[in-house]
Amino acid sequence: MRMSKLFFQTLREAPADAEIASHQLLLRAGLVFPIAAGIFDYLPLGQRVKTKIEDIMREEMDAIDGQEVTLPVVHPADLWQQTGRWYDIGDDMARLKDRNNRDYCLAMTHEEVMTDLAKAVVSSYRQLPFVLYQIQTKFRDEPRPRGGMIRVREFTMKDAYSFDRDFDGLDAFYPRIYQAYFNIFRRCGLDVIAVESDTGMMGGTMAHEFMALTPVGEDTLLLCDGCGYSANRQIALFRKPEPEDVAALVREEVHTPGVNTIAGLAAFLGIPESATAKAVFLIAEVQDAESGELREQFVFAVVRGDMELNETKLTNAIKARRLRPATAEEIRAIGAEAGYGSPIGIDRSKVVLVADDLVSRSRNLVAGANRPDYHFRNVNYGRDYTADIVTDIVAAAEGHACPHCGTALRAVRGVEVGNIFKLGTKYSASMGATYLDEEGVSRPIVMGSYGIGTGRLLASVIEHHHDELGIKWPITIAPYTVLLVSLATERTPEVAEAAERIYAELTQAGIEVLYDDRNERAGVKFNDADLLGIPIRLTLGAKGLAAGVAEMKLRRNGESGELPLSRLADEVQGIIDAETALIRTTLKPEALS
RNA sequence: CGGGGCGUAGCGCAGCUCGGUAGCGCGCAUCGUUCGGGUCGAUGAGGUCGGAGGUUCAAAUCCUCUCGCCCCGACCA
Repeated sequence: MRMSKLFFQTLREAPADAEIASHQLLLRAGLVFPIAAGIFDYLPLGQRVKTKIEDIMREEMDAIDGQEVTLPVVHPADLWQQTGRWYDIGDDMARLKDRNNRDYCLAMTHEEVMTDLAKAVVSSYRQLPFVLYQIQTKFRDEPRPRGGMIRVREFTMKDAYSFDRDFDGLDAFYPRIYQAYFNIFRRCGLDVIAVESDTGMMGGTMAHEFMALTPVGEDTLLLCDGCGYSANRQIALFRKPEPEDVAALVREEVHTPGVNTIAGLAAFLGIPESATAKAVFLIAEVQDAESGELREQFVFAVVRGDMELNETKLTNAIKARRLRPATAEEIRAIGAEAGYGSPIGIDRSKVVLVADDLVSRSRNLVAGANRPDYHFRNVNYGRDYTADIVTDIVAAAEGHACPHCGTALRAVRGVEVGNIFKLGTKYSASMGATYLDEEGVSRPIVMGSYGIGTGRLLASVIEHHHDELGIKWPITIAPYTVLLVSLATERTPEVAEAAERIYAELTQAGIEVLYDDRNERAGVKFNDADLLGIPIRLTLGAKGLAAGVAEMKLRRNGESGELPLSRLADEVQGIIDAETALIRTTLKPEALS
């Protein structure tokens, strides 16, 4: 491709509202163009990267017997009503009507349509198992897109779905896609870790997220350097300290004027925060066990003062659909007082009381007295209050002990670039996707669901591979592998002629060349070269031409040398092969953790 | 949805406090100059000042409403 004909522009300065590196570079290098919050055009260079990433996905998916399909982006409401998600999902789902006033939605994901397809085709165990995948647009009307391409509303996802006759089959496939995902990310030059994750509203029994570690990530992960335990903070476990086994003291009220925070309370009384109990007031949306109707339930959570409530754990513990903070009026209505809350003296008939298992074992804590400016000393579980549920509901944090080996956990931030779920029969059962087994018994298909966001992956690669000058593309997904820079001037037409010859020669050799034939000064071309991040830069100037060489420079590490023009295509191909092989060396078997 | 910031040419910004000809740099076009890390000079094109309403002789500037974008939080099947 001739750069003089390439549809793109580089920006010397990044748009002011782009903050993170990948967002700035995506815009500055002319890879994408924003048209609305979280909605982007892919320009030719960006499109080429996207296509290369998708080709890698196809290869890896095909290697585990995936079959590519394409499902629609506009879905009839009926399918989503069958699984109930039409009603469960709120404003994140974009809905529309056709001319006959029938309801449709834009695809947020494709479990429904995929299950519907399997239902139509599968009738016998003989047809199972199989894996379908697609690379298709999703639309999720996120409340807050952010970070350029990290969190968008419209995006392309490689989503795959496995269909097995039983859980054994799913369990057998799961490690294969786990490995395939590692291969995909590593072939794209992206180092990821897999962490256990919440199955959330997707349902299912096991899930992993593939996280690219970066400070701009939205998720917090806890990692153990001792045994390799890793989990999303939403579900991370940790070994809690054993509370001191002392006698319960007599409860007494203490005057604490204006002290309505844990930090303030600890300072006021001269005690550590771990000697206090924290009350958190929430309203849960729960489904009534008998009627199946949704209702709001006041949830009173008690955790030790030095710990943070983990809302995901609490949500799962009480099987809530969602949680929101309670209002001051709602808190008062159950007999508690915000800032001075405790389980003592509240109207227990109106609340579900959930205590963390650490707070229930800790003696003589300081807790609120449920009236302004007063707290209780020596509050003890069992004697002073009891809970409906006692379980782990606090968030693991940096420094907490690993649940397996006790090593201090490390907290890092990551971007979720992929996830894999054992769905089970949630969708097949609700939609009637069944098969007949050997005995002629009808059984629901056992499913799994596996996704990778391509744009997010692309942005994450830039986050990892850039410097102050621009992008440093891994050769496997670079828009072009070679950038040929001609330093021809009006006085050196022979350089231009030679560059043309080289461009033709390399292109004919099957090398993807971007040829900077623009009438620009060397500085402009070199700066654009650094910004665009093409892995191999070939520079042809008058001096080099006279000596019969082109200058070669790797964007990755700045390594440079001279290549004889007589064997240029072979030499360049050798470098391409070596650089590609280097990425291949990162591939290795991964045991499911 | 709560908090904060910002909308003036493709990009980066000034002008707004105190109402009176819409500016600067980059980029773009033409000509010349220069030619291995964003040359230099000249000329030029490009703007409903996000939108609507109001105040005023007069609004980018003051007032009201509204739309959009970014950041923090909430949320995120």
